[in-house]
Amino acid sequence: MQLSVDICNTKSYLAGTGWRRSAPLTALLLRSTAEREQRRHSVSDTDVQEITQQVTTFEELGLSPKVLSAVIDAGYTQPTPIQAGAIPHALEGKDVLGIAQTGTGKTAAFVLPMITRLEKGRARARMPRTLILEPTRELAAQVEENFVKYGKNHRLNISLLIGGVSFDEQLKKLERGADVLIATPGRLLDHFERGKLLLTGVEILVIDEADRMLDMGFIPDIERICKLIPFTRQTLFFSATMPPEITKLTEQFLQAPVRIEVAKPATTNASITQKLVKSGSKPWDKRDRLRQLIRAEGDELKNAIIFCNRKTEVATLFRSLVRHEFDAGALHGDMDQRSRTTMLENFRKGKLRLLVASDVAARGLDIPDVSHVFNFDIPIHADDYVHRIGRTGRAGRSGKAFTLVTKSDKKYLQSIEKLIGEDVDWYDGDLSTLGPEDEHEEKPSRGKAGSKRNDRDRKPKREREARPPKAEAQPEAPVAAEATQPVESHRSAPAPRPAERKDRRDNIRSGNEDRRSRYRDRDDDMPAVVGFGDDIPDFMKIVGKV
DNA sequence: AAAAAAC
Repeated sequence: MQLSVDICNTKSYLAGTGWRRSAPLTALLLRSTAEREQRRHSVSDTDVQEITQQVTTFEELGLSPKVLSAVIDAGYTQPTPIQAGAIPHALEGKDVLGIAQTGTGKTAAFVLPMITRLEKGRARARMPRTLILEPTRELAAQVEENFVKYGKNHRLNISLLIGGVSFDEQLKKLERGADVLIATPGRLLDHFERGKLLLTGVEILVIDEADRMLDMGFIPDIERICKLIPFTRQTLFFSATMPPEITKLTEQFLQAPVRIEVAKPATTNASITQKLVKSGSKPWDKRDRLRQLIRAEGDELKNAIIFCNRKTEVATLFRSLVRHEFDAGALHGDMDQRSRTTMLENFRKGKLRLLVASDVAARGLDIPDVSHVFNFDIPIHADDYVHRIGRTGRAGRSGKAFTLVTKSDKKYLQSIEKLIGEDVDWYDGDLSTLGPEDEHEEKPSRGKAGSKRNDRDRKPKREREARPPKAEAQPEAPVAAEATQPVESHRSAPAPRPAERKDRRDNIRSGNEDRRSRYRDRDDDMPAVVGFGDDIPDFMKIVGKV
């Protein structure tokens, strides 16, 4: 079934061609505080000043020529509603309350005016001039990329303060004086407590994804940080929804903000084909099912994100897929930052076909051109479903989203269908001829042949944890060798014939390799390589490069 | 029935 989903369409605005399609979106612009108060609880269409049709180009927004030229160079001509609404006010120095989903062009809505305003003045050591708070490290890094892209005509000192990486380099950049400081709350406060950071010079504060910060328990940190910054600052505040806690926060820390609300569009151009796929409820049933689906999609599946609900499941599924010779990587919050960065980078570059991920990758991540999304686990919260499948079908492309559904998933499925206002079709393709896994299908109890594999599946988390390969853990594939050995050369190596593949798989299942990996030193745990001989997946050979 | 974030 073809179903339009708001987040996906709006996401397409980030792509060059997408920004022109602003018609379905409506930006609400309520000018005065009084007006806003009056209408807070009942915003109706007649209250709305539509600005979408009025502003048609970036030139009209008041951005500086240098910023404008970077925007044009990036291929954008028309601002999205949130950009058209927020930029003029942000340039005037007003506080902005932006209510918008990720992917509505929200990031550029604060990056562009900030760069314009930063043209005047200069940063002093340890006193950043602007501060942007993000809920996850990957989003923070993504915002940094935006500053690099749109600030290419400027000489901005940009500093990224996130956890999981060393302090030293971050300190150096702070010492040099940061025009732009992008941070996750934990690491920012860490630096502050060490006395390496003064927030008294911050002219512009951006709080992004506020409702997600709320979910993550960041609000006390946010309140603390806000209090450290002089109230003469300008605050740009973004949230997809406005629960009471967030409203309270805005009342506390924003001064006479201009409220800009981007409504969810009812229909979209970009579309995602969604399918539900019945599966047995055991993890191995689901893994079998997933492999069948991936094979059934064949070449149509260019690349895919596979979402699991738990980090342990991400790790297990990742290892399982690699064992079955799929080109897979993993991304979740317990992985070391280096692996996270590398996995995401390789997936973005197309060096990795499958990315098994937790919901750390569900929202906001800008990965154009993902052909498929699989929900290995049905998301417990319906809005996560929308965010997850919104990773595909972007930039005017079509996408496919498959969700594995077990008997116990019914209530979650119901809440999803209620949220999106439509029933999702069941997969009608034939998966019964797609491989040896089928014989395990829907088996209520484990057969003898499968029991060893299942034993492994049930091992406690720590020993099974997927350790995405670290560069230093594979001396046989040093960075230098990678440079002289292009990825294509691996690709062109003769692939094992189907019969060999099956043999190898059975061999792995027999448990010999398992025993080896089980007793290996944990830090040296590179299970994916064990048993592959020379047939190491591409991505493992390139992880040295960051 | 979860994930995310500082050491």
